[in-house]
Amino acid sequence: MNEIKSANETKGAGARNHGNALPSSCASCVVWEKTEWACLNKAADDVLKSARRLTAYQVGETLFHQHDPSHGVYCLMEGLVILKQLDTFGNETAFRLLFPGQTCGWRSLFAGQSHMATAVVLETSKVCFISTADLEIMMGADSALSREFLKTLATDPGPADAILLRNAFLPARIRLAHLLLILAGHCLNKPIENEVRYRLPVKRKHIAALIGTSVETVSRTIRELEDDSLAYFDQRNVLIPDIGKLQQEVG
Amino acid sequence: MNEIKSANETKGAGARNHGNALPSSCASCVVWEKTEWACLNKAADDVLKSARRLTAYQVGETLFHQHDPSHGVYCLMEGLVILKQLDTFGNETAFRLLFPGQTCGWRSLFAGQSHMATAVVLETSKVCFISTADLEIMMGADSALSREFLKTLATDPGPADAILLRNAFLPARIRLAHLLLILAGHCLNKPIENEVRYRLPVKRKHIAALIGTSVETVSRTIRELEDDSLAYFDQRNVLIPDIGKLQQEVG
DNA sequence: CGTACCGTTGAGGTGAGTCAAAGTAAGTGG
DNA sequence: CCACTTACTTTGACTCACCTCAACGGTACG
Repeated sequence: MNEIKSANETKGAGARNHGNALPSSCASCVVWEKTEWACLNKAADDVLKSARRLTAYQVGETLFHQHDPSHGVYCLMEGLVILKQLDTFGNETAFRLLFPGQTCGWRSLFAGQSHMATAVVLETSKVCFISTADLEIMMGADSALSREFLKTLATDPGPADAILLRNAFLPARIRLAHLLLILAGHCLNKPIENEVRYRLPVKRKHIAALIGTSVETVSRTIRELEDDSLAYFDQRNVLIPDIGKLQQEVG
Repeated sequence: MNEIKSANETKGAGARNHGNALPSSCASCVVWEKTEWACLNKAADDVLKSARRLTAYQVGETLFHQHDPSHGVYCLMEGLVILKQLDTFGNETAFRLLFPGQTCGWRSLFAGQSHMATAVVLETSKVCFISTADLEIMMGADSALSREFLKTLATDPGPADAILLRNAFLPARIRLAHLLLILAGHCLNKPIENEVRYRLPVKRKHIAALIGTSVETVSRTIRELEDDSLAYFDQRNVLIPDIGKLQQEVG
C-alpha cells in the first residue's frame, strides 16, 4: 500500500489507489494550479481525491491506444507523454506533448468515441486516472468543471499549433523554429530572456513526428539553423542566442 | 420589420431581431435537430428565441475576422461558410466548411481569446448570432448545453480531418480523395450508395486551401483521379462511380 | 566488446510549388 | 445579342524542398 503501482501490474483503467508520493489531497498536488480541477470547491475535491488512481509508467508504455474505447481522463503529475497517430500507410504523426499538470484523453470521452490517438510515455511518469463516471459526478456537482474543460478543449494547443507545425506550405525550417519556441516555453521555469538554454525533452524522431517531416530533415535543418546562428545544438541541449531572431523567423 | 437585415446594414454583433423567414421559435427551425440547442428545454428555448439575431449575408462577406475579439457564436441556418486562416507569409489555409445547422465562433469564445480564423460566406447565407451573454445565461440555466458544446468541441471535424487533409506525409491525391468523401457525406441527403453524384459546394481554390495544396495541383490531381476512373468532374459536378474504390484509396 | 539505438551525412529521385500563358465561364454595359 | 472585362480553371515548363535508401560515427547498456 505504500508504493505507486507500476503500469505493468495494473495496465488499463483498473488501477487501484496508492498512498506513497500521492499528496493527501489533489489540491496539494504540485501541479494542482495548472489543472482543470483547480476550479473545484472543497466538497468536489474530496470526490476527486477518492476518484483518482495513480499509476507509474515507464518509458515506452502507453496510457491508451488509438481506437481503444475511452474510460476516463489522464492527468499527468510528473514526466512526459506524447500523443501520436498512425495512419493506414504507417506514417506516424505526433500532434501534442503532454507536460505535468495537463490532462489528456478528454476528446474521445466528450465525443463519445474511441481514442483518436495513442499516448506514449517518453519519460518515467506518474499519471492520475479519473474515470468517466467520477468525472460525470464532479461535473454534475459543479458546473465550473464543465466550463473549465470547455476552455481546455477550446485552447487545445494541438489543433492550434498544428496550423504552424504541420502546415505543408511552410518549410521545415520554420516549423522547427516554431517548435523550439513552444518547447522553450514549456521547458523553462523562469521567464524567457533574450538568450535561452534548455534541454530538449524529446528525441529527433519525435521532433520529426511533431513537425511532420523525416528525421534526416530534422538533422539537416538543425545544421541550417546553426549555420545561421539562430540556435545551437549539443545532443539534446539547445542554446538560442537571440530568441527575438528566432521569433522573427516564424513571423 | 418584415425582412431579414442584410449584413451590410448591420455588420457585427449589433444586429437587431427580424420577423420574416425567421421561424417563430428556434425549435421549429429547419436545422434545429442538428444544432447544440436541440438539447434545451422549453424555458431555455424561449430565451434562445429572444436572444437570436438573424442576419443575411452575401457571398464574400465575413462573419468575423481573424484576430477580432469574440462576441458570441454563429449558427448557420442556410448557406455555406468557410473558416480559413492566414499566416504571416500570406498563405491561406482553410480548415473547415460550415454547413447548415452547424455553429462556429465557439472556440475563441470558450478560450477567451480573439478569433483564430476568418469566417467567409461562400453562398448566400442566413446566420443567427447568439451573444456571449445570452449563451452564458442559457448554459447557466441548463447544464446540458455545456455538455453539448463540450461534444461539439470534442468532435470538431476541423482538427480531426486535419490529420488526413493536411498531413504533409500524404500525397495530394489521397487528401483530395478524402475531401471528396467528406463532402459527399454533407452534400447528399440520401444515404450514400455505391455510385455517387453531387455538386461541389466550393471552387477549386477552396479545395486547394482545404487540403493544403495549390490550385494547379488540385487541377492536376483531379485529372489523375479521372484517369484512374475513381471520380469524374464536370465543372462543379462530381461523379464517383464506385465509392468503395475511393475509400480504399484513403485507407 | 558486441548489440542496439540514435544521430548525422551523402546521393538520387520526385511530388508538388511557382511562374507563365492559354482556355473557359460568368458578368457587364452598350 | 455581341464586345468586353473579370474571375476561374487548366496546362506546360522549370525548380526545389524534402523523402527515401544507404552507409557510417556515437553513445548507452548488458
